[in-house]
Amino acid sequence: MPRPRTPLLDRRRIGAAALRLADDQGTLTIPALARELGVAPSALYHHVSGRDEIISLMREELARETSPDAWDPAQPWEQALEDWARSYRTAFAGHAGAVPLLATAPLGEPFLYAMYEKVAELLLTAGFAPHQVMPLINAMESFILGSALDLVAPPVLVADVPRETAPHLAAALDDVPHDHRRAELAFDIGLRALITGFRALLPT
Amino acid sequence: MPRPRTPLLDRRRIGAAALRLADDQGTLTIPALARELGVAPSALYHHVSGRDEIISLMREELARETSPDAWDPAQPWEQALEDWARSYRTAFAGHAGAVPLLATAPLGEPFLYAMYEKVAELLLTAGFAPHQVMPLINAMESFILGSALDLVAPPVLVADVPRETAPHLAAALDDVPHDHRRAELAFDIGLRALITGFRALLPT
DNA sequence: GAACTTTACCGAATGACTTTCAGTAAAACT
DNA sequence: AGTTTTACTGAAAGTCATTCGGTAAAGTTC
Repeated sequence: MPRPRTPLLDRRRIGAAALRLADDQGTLTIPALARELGVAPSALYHHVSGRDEIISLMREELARETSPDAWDPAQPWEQALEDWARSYRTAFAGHAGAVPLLATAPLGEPFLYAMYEKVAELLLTAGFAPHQVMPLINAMESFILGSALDLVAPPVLVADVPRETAPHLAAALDDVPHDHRRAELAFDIGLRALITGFRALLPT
Repeated sequence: MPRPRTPLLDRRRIGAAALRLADDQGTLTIPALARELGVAPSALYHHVSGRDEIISLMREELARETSPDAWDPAQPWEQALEDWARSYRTAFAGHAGAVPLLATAPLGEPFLYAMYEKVAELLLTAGFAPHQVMPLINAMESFILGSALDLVAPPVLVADVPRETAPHLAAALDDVPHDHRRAELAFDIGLRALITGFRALLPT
């Protein structure tokens, strides 16, 4: 009830616990988070301004999992870009339950700048024009984030597709996986297409 | 207080009002929605099962705005696909305030099937293999949804970027718009890259 | 057209949630 | 040793989603 001998909370622990909780519960509530941390709900407000900031901390925690050395800018730019995108999406995939919460959460500026800087250098070195770089990064990020959301999208139930009124869709659903590989396949094909399309923008 | 002479509510009106409300308030609460509709909050529960279903109705309302004739499958497939993607994203852009709410909302199956069927036919006719079609559609959708979210992402503040530690990022931020055209540019470049990449998958 | 059922609303009540604020006692500083 | 700061608790306020019993009109049946 008094001040504890050693602090029970800090922003880092709050973010990590919140991410863990949201990942397997699918939701985040302050009482549940406080319980997880062995603390009264009100204690959290001495470390964060509110629920939204907690979600940003979760996003930061996730960003930390996209480890900086998951990709190497020294490789050919296509490979480096692909590795970056994959490590980014893999981080989301590792916390699928929390994705809906994280999708719209702003990432703290230091994290954002560090990531952007590294990718910007990669693309500039590859030969893209400066004015193309941010659009390219943003397009990539949009695809990655959208793919993360796709990860938790309700699957199309093949059995429910009326073959008469939707023959082409029915055909397209044959020979296609309906488990987690569905989203992987879509990510793979989209990622490769994006990079192919980017390459076409390069001066020859 | 008794039954009204003519019904005040139906699912269609609820969805439309909710979309309008969420768009300019940024949030959706049952009391606010009920007020907007001139009705007591509890009245809504005779038409929908709860808040989640209301959000799905909003998504349906949005889908209706992606008018079926916004794109013509008779065009070259690249153009048709681009038109579809643009009309899809334009619908989101028209309700930017509601995007965070809609991003994870499932679309009713009839709507979904109708859209998928049309795009599937387009891609099959273009010559893509049946097993490629759903991954291609999913990749496209992920990019479109991600781009819609990008629409409401907090902009990178150029002034805050430390030129010393992030020189490449700083360079990439020059000569690039920071208003709504930022997201448009990213969408444009990504969309064209995706389609270019898709074309490369076609048998020659 | 009268009796019955169904429909579409209201109002009140419940329980959960976020957030604030006034203690409290240990820790950290002077 | 005394003062200030820190990190928590507990209670309370205000909002929200949802449920339920009540009510009178609309619709249905004979």
